Amino acid sequence: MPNAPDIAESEWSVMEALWETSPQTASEVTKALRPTMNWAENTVRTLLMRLVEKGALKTAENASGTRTFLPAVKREACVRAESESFMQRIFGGAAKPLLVHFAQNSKLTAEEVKELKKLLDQNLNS
Amino acid sequence: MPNAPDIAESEWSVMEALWETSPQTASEVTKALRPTMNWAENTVRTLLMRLVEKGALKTAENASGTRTFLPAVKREACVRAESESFMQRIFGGAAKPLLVHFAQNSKLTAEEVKELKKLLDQNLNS
DNA sequence: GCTTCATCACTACATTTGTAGTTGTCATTT
DNA sequence: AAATGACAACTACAAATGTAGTGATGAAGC
Repeated sequence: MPNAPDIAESEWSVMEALWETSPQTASEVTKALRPTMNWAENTVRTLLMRLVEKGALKTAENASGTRTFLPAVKREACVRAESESFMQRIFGGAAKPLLVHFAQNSKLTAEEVKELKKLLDQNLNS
Repeated sequence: MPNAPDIAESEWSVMEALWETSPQTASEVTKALRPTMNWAENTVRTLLMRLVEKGALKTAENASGTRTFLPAVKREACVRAESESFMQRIFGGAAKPLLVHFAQNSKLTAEEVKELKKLLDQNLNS
């Protein structure tokens, strides 16, 4: 049911803003994104509309009767969907080569390595 | 520096065919892809053209004077570029959360876990 | 030599994405 | 009330993507 819709790159920034704080009005989202993406408010509105059409966002009204936006899908579900499709596209759907790639190509601290090894172990008992 | 161009999803299948065997003519590539993507030959030709324009493929002639295609960029470089952009988009550019995600959401064999742990260790000495 | 194919070079066309502009309405502010 | 400013609803428009079709050309077969 809550199938994760396909979220484009620009749209993703908008979703992030709302996953972090919601509900927000269009102009609040615009302001929240201003530092990173320097978008015109209409650009953000277009993205918001598209995301509503896709079913990624829902709308509501705040106290002053202005429309607000909030996520209709969980971030985790979208992350999983995107990750799945990426893994499919680039690594033929196999997790191992993907993990190998990132394990080799990332700079990690000793701490992180330790933590990841622990997670890998836990992966087996599940 | 052979900067990896941006390769779209359909185009990626074409690249895979040529990374695996090259050079190939347009119709050879079409046949190679037939089982997975059931594309018209012209579709494949269009994709080949676009990839040449993007600098992802080069062309040459075979013995019978027919044009053949071959990769102009290494698969590894493209994988790295795509991975980088994916990590940026979905995980804010951080390798750890990405690895955490895949370490948790993938089913791995004991063998694979062992191998990955080894790679993580090697990651530190570099 | 006419037919048939493979190859090539162009063209086509709907969708999705990125990035807005224009217009109309309401409420607020001089 | 006239101007200002937020918000909404439409509209715009080019580039990228997915997926071909058409028409010319040359070689190969009959």
